[in-house]
Amino acid sequence: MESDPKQERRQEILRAALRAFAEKGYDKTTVEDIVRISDLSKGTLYWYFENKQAIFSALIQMVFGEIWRAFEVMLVQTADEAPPERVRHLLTAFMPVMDESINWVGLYADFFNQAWRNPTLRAEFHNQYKRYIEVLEPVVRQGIDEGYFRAVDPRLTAQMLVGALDGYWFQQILELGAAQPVLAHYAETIVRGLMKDDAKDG
Amino acid sequence: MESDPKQERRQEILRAALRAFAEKGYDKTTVEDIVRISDLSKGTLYWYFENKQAIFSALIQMVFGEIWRAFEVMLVQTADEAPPERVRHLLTAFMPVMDESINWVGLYADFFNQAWRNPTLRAEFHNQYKRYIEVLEPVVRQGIDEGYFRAVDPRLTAQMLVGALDGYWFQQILELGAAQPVLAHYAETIVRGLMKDDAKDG
Amino acid sequence: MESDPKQERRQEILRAALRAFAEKGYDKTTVEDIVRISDLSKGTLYWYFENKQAIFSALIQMVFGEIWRAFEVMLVQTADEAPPERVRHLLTAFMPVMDESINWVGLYADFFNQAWRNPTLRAEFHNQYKRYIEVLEPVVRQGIDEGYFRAVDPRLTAQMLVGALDGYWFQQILELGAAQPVLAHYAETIVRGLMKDDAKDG
Amino acid sequence: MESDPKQERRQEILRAALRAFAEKGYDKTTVEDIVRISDLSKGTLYWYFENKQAIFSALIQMVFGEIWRAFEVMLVQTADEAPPERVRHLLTAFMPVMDESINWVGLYADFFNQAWRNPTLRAEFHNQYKRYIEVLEPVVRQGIDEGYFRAVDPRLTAQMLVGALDGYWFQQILELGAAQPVLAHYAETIVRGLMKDDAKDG
DNA sequence: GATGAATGAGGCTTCATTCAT
DNA sequence: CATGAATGAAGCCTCATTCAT
Repeated sequence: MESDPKQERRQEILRAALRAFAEKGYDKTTVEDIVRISDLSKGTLYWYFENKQAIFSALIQMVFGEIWRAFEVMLVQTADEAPPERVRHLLTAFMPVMDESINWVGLYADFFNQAWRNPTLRAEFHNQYKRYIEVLEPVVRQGIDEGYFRAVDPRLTAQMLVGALDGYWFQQILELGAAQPVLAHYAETIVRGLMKDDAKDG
Repeated sequence: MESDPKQERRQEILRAALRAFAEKGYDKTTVEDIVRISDLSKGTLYWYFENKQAIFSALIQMVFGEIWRAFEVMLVQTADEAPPERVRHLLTAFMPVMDESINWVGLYADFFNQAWRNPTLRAEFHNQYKRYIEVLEPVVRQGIDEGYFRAVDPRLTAQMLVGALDGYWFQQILELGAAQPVLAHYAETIVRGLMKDDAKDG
Repeated sequence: MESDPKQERRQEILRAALRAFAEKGYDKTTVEDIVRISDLSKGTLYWYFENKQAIFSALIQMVFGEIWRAFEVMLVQTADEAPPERVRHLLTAFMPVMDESINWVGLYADFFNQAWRNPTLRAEFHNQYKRYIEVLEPVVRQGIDEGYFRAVDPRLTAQMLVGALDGYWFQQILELGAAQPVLAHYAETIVRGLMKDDAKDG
Repeated sequence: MESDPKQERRQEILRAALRAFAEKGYDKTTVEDIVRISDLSKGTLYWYFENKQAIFSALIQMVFGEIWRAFEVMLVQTADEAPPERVRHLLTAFMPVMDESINWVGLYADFFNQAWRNPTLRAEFHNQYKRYIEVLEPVVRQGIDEGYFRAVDPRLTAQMLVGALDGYWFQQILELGAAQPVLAHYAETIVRGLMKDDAKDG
């Protein structure tokens, strides 16, 4: 499936676009920039993608997909852990993502910036959030059921857990790498805040 | 002081620019757009501002200032409260800001998007963060000293508290208003997570 | 006549304009530039001059006048000399002009550039040339009549004598000061070329 | 070599620019003017040239080149002549250039006007002058060595010979065609002025 | 007579997109 | 499929001139 030459060309273009967008931002990046990096021609680029925006959208899909896959791996790896431990691990799972993907992490601001004005993109963003929330919600619920967590609203809690991540992400972008201990501290503290008092020692 | 006609004109322009930028974003907003909304002429606009970017920068200052002032009010109002209560209040102080400022909250994504590529703007952003962190840090420290909080790192904790806010802010933007209960839940939970176990009942 | 305050203001403006035009050229000089140098206001400038072009035209008159006056002085001073000597002196009379007026000599290219496309200005330029030619023509004629010069066409010769001067002037501008010995050599050689063979030793 | 389609397009643009610049001058000519005359689009123009200034510079090169080539032809044609005759011929070689090139001769004032403020252009101008001077200098020297000319400074003389040409050229522009007899008279007279007295009859 | 804020036409340049080869 | 020349709408900014105070 990956050896499909059509898909290969698309990947080449996306790789080039990723570099260009990450460096200069969507609006400041010209199609010419992408063409130059990709060593293809303008015509070719328009053969594989409707337009500049379509390239960007495809990139969003790609990046979201990669992050999600990393998260899924962690989901599997932590399947046997008790909910408090597991939540902590899942939250800090984003630390390597923040770190390694420093090349495309800058795109995130652009994604966001477009998304909030574009209904279609916004829906897409929404879906991404939901994925994480819908995975975390049962973990929280399980934590309550098993007596670890207080009787909080599981969905609201999942939203809370995920929502803060973006904040740290942005800190990471702005301070270029300083956000990881903050995230660790957050994971630790927020989980503690969820615990039942008598469960803390258990 | 505000009746200075020069300042008034600047304000007029900024008001128009705010509307334009909030609606379409920095790059998609044209100078012509601002001119149209402001009912002034292009020349006038350039009489008061060096260029398009300068208008945007002035806007950043303005918005940052307004948010900070709202926060300062809350700082004074909560001066007598015990640290846990106070932190909770300070965090949720951003709820009305999120709500009322829905018109310019959209700018925030733009601010951010520019800031992370522009060293000068990034420094400015940094300073903004620091202001909040430097106010929260002593509150956390006081909470520890007075036996409410565990012996956490006060600075790291302040960073954590503030950093998450941006995340909820962005959620607010994307979901247009759903983030307030999440923020409240966060404030409640994170403070709980900071508490010493034996202080919880006190 | 010079103490007329109206004329004084005009002079102030012209002085400022001279500096501005000489430095940046007519088209690249803005009215704002002139205003800044003159320490007056834009409104004032337009009170004394119809428009930017009018300032420039007044400047041409002024500069042409100054050069001509220097030439007239030399005309009087050399009134008693024999024609060959006199022609030599009159030609080299422009050397100090070239040198001292280095500040406005740059305007000359602008003058010319405008003149050749603008019929009114061109006529003005023409008149300037004619003044010099009409003064030199009788000197040449006298030189022939008195047996110094060959029987050349006095008018054509006057044109020749004057015409070359612009060339050296431009060399002066481009090489910033190298043209004076060239001009001296020219004066010497061209007069020699006009002499009757048997008059050379006389 | 000329059929290279890329060069052809450049030539098309240059032809159009030549007409536009010659008519209205550099500053008053708009890119839109050039586009209109060339029947190309603005984008195409910027595909072949960096900017408006680059078109102008290319034009300078072109015109300088054409004049020089005409001069070189004359150099070859007069190779066998005695120095006095040759100098006369070389000087009057510019007469047809003045005449035929009336369409671009007007550019010369613009060239000059730009050159004297722009170091790069000025250097270019300089080089042009030098070419002519360096060719004329040995001719003068030969004239001296062979006993035709007086013992003048050959280099200074070459400068003198060439420098005057610009003056007549400008007269030509201003009076639209009257300068040719003047130039002929100049060539005759200046060469005479260079001759040794006893060589005149030879 | 001054002042300087206000105007808006118009200039240069960029860039997403198309299309003939 | 691939190329890159061609297009032209649209963006930012300048600046000569006017005019209310």
